[in-house]
Amino acid sequence: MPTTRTERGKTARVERAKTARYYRKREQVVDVAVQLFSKNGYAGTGVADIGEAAGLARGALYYYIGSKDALLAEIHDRVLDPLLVETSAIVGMDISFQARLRLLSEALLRQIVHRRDHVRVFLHEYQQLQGEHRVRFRVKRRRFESHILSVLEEAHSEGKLREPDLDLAMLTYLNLHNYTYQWVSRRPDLTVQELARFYCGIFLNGILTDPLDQAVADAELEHGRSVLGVLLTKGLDH
Amino acid sequence: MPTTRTERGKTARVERAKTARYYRKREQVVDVAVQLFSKNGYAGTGVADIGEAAGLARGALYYYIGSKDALLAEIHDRVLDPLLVETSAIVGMDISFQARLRLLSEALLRQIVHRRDHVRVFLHEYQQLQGEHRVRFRVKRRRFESHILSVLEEAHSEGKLREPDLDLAMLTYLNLHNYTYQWVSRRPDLTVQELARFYCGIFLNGILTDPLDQAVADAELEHGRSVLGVLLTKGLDH
Amino acid sequence: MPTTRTERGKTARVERAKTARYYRKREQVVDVAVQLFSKNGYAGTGVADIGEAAGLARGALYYYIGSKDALLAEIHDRVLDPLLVETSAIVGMDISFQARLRLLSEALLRQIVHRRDHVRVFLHEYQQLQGEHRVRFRVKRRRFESHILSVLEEAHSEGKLREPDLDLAMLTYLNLHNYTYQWVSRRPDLTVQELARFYCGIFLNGILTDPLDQAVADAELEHGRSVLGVLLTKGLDH
Amino acid sequence: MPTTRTERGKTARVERAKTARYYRKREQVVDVAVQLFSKNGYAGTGVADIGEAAGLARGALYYYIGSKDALLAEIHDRVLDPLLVETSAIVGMDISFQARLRLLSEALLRQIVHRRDHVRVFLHEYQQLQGEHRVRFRVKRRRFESHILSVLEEAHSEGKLREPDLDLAMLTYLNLHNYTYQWVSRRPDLTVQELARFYCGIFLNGILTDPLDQAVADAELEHGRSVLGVLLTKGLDH
DNA sequence: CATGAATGAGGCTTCATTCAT
DNA sequence: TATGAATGAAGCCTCATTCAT
Repeated sequence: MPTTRTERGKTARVERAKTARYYRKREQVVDVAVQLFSKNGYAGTGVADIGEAAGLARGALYYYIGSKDALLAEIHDRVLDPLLVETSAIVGMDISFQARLRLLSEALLRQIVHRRDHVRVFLHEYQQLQGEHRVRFRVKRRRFESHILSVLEEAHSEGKLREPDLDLAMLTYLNLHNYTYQWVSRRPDLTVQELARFYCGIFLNGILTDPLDQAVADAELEHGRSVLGVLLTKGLDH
Repeated sequence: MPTTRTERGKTARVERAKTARYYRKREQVVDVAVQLFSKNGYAGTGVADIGEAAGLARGALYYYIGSKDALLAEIHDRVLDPLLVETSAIVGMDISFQARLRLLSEALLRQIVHRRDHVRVFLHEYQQLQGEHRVRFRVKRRRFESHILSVLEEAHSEGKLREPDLDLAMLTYLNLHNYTYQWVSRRPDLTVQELARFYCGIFLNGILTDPLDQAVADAELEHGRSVLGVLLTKGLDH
Repeated sequence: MPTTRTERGKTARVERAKTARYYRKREQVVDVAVQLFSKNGYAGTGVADIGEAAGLARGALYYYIGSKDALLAEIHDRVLDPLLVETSAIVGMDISFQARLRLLSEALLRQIVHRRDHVRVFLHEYQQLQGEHRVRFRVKRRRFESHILSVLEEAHSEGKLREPDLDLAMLTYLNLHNYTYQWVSRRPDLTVQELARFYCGIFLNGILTDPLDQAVADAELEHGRSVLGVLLTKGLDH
Repeated sequence: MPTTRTERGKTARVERAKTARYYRKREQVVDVAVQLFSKNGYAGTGVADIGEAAGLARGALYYYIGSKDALLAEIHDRVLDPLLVETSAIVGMDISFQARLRLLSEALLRQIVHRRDHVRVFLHEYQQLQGEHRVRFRVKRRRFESHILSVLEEAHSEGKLREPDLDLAMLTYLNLHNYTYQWVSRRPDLTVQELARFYCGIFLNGILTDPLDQAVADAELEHGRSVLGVLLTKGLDH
């Protein structure tokens, strides 16, 4: 039993280590919740619905989730945390800014395409987050945007950009990608890489002074992807 | 309350002629509801909240709104109806497809920029619509999209498009515009016309075979705008 | 409709004046709650129980009570407010301290004997009060105790007290009276005035340097009671 | 788990011999429960809280306590059993009734002062006891009160009492002592013996026909205390 | 002995809606 | 037109207790 003896001889409770089994089940519950929140909205989904869908009685459900609030926060983490890990790795890479924007595009679209439900919840239910959580995620969101902005700033300082309003450029980049969650299920034929290529083509052609050479861009990308793969793998076993 | 017994034994309310005052107040109530739905979500907003914000007691509120459901439907109408009137006028105009896309862009952004709250509700709470309403608005949405698509198809048939996937092009056009609701309040300096010019510049440069000449486009636009103005005014007094 | 027009022309909701009927029913609900809290304890009584006993559905109940918490606070007010009004009138009266202690005794016992349930709740459930309320009532409790203390201090300054520990004397005075709630229902034959006479006889004989002359005390009391009656009646129509 | 089938088909747990270690731990758990019940009330304290404070998981906790009910009963026993042992020894002693009342006072105050939490639970949560237990403790309470009453009756039969209502006298004696639990933590300077002397002084002066001589009372008390000490020690090894 | 996982009833509260006045 | 009062289902969450391991 994980307790510690204090000097007064009393036993005090310590955070009991949760088993792997606990965490596995917890993940499953969150998976279920994501689907329901995505479909019916956060406020429109009852905790009872989640329990039923997860095959858990009300009480047991709370053993895993703590609160409905916490569930929503967890879903936000699931979207932002991997995204921030990846994007902060990308912005530091020693490749052309075009390639970095393309890698960012792929990272972002991976979330949007492969975790549609998470992203929908993330984009729709942000306002339902309360107090602390709200602040926490505002910060993370800003951090993500600043990553994109930093790449655009570099391009701007090299005189490669036609558009001087970098913030608007960044927001347009977001437009192009983020809204994809609204219709992507209607187009299961499109892959992340195809979309990234298409969006970046449009975006770069739109804001660069010189026209983009897709062939060059594609070639450089291959290299970038493998470097990034190494970076992220190393990061995982720190 | 004036009711009448139908032959099936159900009671149906006699449609009493509503005064102009009734409709004015009703509009005010919907205005209030839009704000609250936008801020707290549909499910997250109580009918009591609406009543309080509108200065109406529960009973009186229901006299105006009928039901919470109806309120949501009305908000959808407020977004889609003027948009469809305008876009169907635009697609029939005898000007270049570039100009038509630009006019569509302005029409769309007018809703997004000037009726942010409506658009947010429209984009987020669609799934909360029940049965009949859901179907009705799905149809309207599709109609709107088909207007854009028809313009792109014309461009394609003229051999002006680099991208053969017209559906993807249309969706990308939507991406570019629709997501704007998420951040536009942070950029009150941007006007509808500026945004339309910027988005269309990027979009057309991205999908056209020949580069876009903005000067020409801008010139033609002026003409288009005035023609459209006439069309819509005539439409109003049908 | 009680609304006010702001200078911007919007209507803002004002605290709607509650009807007398509302307040009457509210009192009844509190009456019911007091009985249940007294019998089963605050935590041991469900809001559903109160509703049932009051003949109100769950929803309607909340229309009257606001929250279970507020109910408990109201009960505390019902005990302390009249007590403080009366005791602060008494301590300022121009009669012997013996007579004032006797009048205080009667005031206190009136609550204990005639509002047994209130007093039991007041004495047992104080700790269940949360935050603000807790503080508010701690202050009121102290104020009440200070009234008694002030009378004892006057007696002490006149050299009439054998016991120098005035705080202990005051607490003993409380002992003598307050615990009565625990058994008074077993002795319905005892009146407030009898009990006050008995308790004050014991208390004063116990702490005075000179023995108490009950005959004198009783005579003076008659006068005190009528003066107090006048004071309190005047206070009511302020 | 070792169970055995009774002839009626029910399963009954085989009483396994409990080790000393078991009883030690059980005592600790009850200690913890008393504190929590005293602070938050019986209904306001969760079994989980007790487990946490005791450093035991839910399952293990139940191994020791059986049920929350049983815990409350045990606490009542802890107050009443030693009190009854002592008071029944006292009432049988061959000393003046004044001395016996003084010894009873000390016995009672020992519980109140040194086991404040127990006493608070005892006085507040009596009504939460269910069925059997409720009856059992009502009997014990009555027995305790009858001990006091028997001493007063003796005094009365000797013509020493001014007050003929013996029940009221007994209840007043209880008032004086029992309410002490409410404020004693604010006065840690007061000892049991001081309080007993003070209370008995007041009480006896209040109900005796002849004034009490404290010097005599104190002298006799010394003797009484030592005799009682012997009695109780013998009682323990019966 | 001890645990973590599970249960289902019940906890307090808010909800959309109705209706007599 | 407008209101206050009422309803009952549903909201989120905690509870005492059990039991396989």
